[in-house]
Amino acid sequence: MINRIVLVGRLTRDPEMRYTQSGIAVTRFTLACDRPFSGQDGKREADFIDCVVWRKQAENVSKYLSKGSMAGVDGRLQISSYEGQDGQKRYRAEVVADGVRFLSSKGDGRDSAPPPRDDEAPQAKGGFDQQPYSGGIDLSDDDLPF
Amino acid sequence: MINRIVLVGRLTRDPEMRYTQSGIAVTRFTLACDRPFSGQDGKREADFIDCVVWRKQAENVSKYLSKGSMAGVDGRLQISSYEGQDGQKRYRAEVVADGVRFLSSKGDGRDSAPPPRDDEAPQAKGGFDQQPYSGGIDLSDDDLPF
Amino acid sequence: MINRIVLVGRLTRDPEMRYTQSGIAVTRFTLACDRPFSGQDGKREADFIDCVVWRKQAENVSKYLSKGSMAGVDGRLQISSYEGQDGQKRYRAEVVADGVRFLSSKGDGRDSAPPPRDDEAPQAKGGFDQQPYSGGIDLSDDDLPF
Amino acid sequence: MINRIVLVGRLTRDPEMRYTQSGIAVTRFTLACDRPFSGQDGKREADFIDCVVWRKQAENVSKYLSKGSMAGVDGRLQISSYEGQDGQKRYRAEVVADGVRFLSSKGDGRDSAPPPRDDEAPQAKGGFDQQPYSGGIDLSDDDLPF
DNA sequence: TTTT
DNA sequence: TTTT
Repeated sequence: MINRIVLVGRLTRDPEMRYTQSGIAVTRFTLACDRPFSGQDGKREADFIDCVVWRKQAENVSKYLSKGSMAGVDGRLQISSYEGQDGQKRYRAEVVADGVRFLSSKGDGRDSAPPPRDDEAPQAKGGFDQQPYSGGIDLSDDDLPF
Repeated sequence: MINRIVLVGRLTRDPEMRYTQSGIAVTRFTLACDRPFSGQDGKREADFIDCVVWRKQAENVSKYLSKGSMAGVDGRLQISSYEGQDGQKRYRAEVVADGVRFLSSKGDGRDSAPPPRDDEAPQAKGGFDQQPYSGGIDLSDDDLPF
Repeated sequence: MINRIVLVGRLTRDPEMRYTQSGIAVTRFTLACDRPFSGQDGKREADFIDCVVWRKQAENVSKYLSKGSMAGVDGRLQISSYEGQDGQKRYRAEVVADGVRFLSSKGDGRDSAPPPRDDEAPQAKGGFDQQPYSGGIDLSDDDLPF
Repeated sequence: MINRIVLVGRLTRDPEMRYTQSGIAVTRFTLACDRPFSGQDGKREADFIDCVVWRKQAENVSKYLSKGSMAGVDGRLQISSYEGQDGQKRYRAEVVADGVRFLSSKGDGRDSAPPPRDDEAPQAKGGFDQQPYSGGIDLSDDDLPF
């Protein structure tokens, strides 16, 4: 009934975009969110959290984020079930993003990509802020409700 | 750039709905969220947090919630400035709700109001779940983006 | 780096408590969180989200919550890997609760359990508020850091 | 009863640290969080949200963040009342941080400060993750419960 | 394996 | 009183 999650982490690899049969863009990526206190004794533990975005945001994520990019995600946790290759029912956890925020670049420099043009940016209820000049860029969906 | 708040508390008084000149419903209410550890020594401290909802949700909140109702709110914190009666600039904090969830009733019984009819419920991106049979009811906006 | 999740839902079954070898209480339970818009056309979909709490809270959850209870959880999403029975590496998603809040009862009446005695309740950093008189009860950890 | 807020924004000025009479460090700062869709038509609106951190984190914020730094805050919204200079009761909204995360620097370069040494970093329940190699640094409280 |  |  309430299901809200906010993550900030780095992409473990380049995002993967595809289109549904009806032509809707979907992008998946994984965020590495280091756990508390990892690192203090040499070990670096992280949670690798699968995320999915739809539509305009999917395209923006695909265009502007890549392996190592830091991103903020605001969404809900979805648990899907599927049939394993051995016929067993299994579960998959995935964060369905309402908003994705481009927060920074890989260690070696700021992401070179320019911010997306958002002139027409509509009301992405529940999505993130858009702020072309904020050093980060917004990747909110900007044409379709979801 | 990320601004997300989730509250669960009780309405301190009946919600107040009005319409903007352009006919959009706006409802304001205050949630009492008890602070940590209040109560342990007799004192009960709470934060009284002003909330605002728009459109369809505004109407539902007004219809189904009242003083003492328990509600969940998912939204963003907005700080507005205004001119005080003494000419001073002052600030007002308000949670702009993307979703409001009807969680329970006043102590004396469950809220008697029936759940809203949500047949037509659209995609309330970022809003809360709708589930007429869940014991709680959803008050998501269901006709206008915001 | 930021990993915060807030859930409100109902327990799908009674919570299960056990003790670690070092004597620490751990309780696991699953929360059913209905998805958006389920129900409008007859289908009622939910996410079944596994949660875990430690120590004092584990004991309180075990004592005061049961199948059907409504609860609020504030925590972080943890992805653990384990070896499947077929030697395959698999992942398990679990919300590690910082705070658990007892929000309501099953439909037939309010949970009959009395609120936990919290006289000694300490500072549960990051946990939820405690407010014995608020209609809900708090199940915050109250003796050990975690 | 549940009161959780997550923010990412930039410091509007250098943080201000002081000590209470009992010697506890407190640091206050304001985060500028741009509102949704500001910028699309030239206007850039933001919410200026006051935050407060205590103890070890207060010291770290004071040491490693400055005007323009990007930071993530995880905490609760607190509304305090005070007597205005005109005898009127007024309210002040403030986010009490459980965790503060150093996310980036001002535009001209990455914040030059080295990450805090966190060898001894304890379990900051409800605080943020620590990850020395993630490009950001953690400013979690690391010696006192709060 | 799922709650109302 | 506000940041990029």
